[in-house]
Amino acid sequence: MTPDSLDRERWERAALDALERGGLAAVAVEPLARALGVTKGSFYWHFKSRGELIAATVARWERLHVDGPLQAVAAIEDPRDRLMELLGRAGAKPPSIFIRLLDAVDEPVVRAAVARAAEERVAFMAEAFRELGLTRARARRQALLAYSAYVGRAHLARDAPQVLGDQAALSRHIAEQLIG
Amino acid sequence: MTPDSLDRERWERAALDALERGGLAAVAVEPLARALGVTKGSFYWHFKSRGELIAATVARWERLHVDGPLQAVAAIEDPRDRLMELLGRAGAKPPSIFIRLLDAVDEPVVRAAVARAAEERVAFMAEAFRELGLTRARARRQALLAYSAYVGRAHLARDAPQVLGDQAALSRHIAEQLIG
DNA sequence: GTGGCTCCATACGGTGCCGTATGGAAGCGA
DNA sequence: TCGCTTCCATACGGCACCGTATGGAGCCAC
Repeated sequence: MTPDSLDRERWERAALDALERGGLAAVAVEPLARALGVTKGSFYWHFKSRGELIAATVARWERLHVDGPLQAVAAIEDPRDRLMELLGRAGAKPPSIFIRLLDAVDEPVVRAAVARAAEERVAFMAEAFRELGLTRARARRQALLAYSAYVGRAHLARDAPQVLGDQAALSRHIAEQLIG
Repeated sequence: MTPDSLDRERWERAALDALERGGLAAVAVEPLARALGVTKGSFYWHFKSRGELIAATVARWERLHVDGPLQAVAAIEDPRDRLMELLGRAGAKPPSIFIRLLDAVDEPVVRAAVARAAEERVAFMAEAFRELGLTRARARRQALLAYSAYVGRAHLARDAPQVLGDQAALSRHIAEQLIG
């Protein structure tokens, strides 16, 4: 068996799905075991505790949904297109796992990951705004504004979608206002 | 004894405090009873169930932190000052109870209140933008952008304050960008 | 001062989760 | 074939919470 067993992977994937659908409370040993059709005996073979699963799940999210997309978007030449691509995601495919993690920042590992993601994303956007000619300080502030709008819109998309209305029109409006 | 007993009020106030500090999970019968130095016997005299307390707590928040401030700010003549006042709160006094409620939208009463608050606030800001000369549709979109930024910034203030940096400078930047 | 009302304490059963202990089935190498 | 490792099932104790049942202390009316 490989060092990182494939069945441990199975638990981690199920945990990320459960996080998206039911929040961190759903990343729980016995509910997941039921969903997977096994018992806790399996879980405690692969993991030391529930905390270890949570840490693994958060790390998995960070790889797949923070670092991955950021590296992919970095390949885009035009800083304007780069920003569009990032901000557009909030409307097209709302980052539901991310919002679930925001709901669970009382867990220290979650808070740390959320804070890292915020810093990485803001720094990334600030660099793009700098390439568009803004001063260093101004680019940072504009990135903070843009990221705040991103996070807030993701929340509204989940918690009050009927308030949001036409997503495409709003996306254009935001791009026009924040990117220009 | 008055129809709305003063001791029921005491439970509700404690519940709102607990919500702010520990999230909706802290709005629980036995922990609150311990904090108040009484037993569950008291609680189940004043309330039918935990759900009833949650509903009362959410309603209390809506009165004190949504409708109240909105009516107060409505007295401001200049629409620009009105918007400043609303958006400034996210930096000066982060709406921590509100964020806690966003964390708990799985509870139907919470989701309903959060959605109502969003619609009221967006409508209120849209009206202000309209007074500033924007068309109806454009004012609505600008209000959605501003409210998204408000919500997102409130989140960052709690979850990644070190990323946010100088609050006053950011407040000025946001006012300049979104209100003009 | 007695009956009734208000308010709360005590005590109990139930639920859903965490973590541990232990045994057993299946596969694999010698 | 036999022993060892891997992986999981079973069974248990513990904890934190919800809700109910019941009794009792204080107070007020009359």
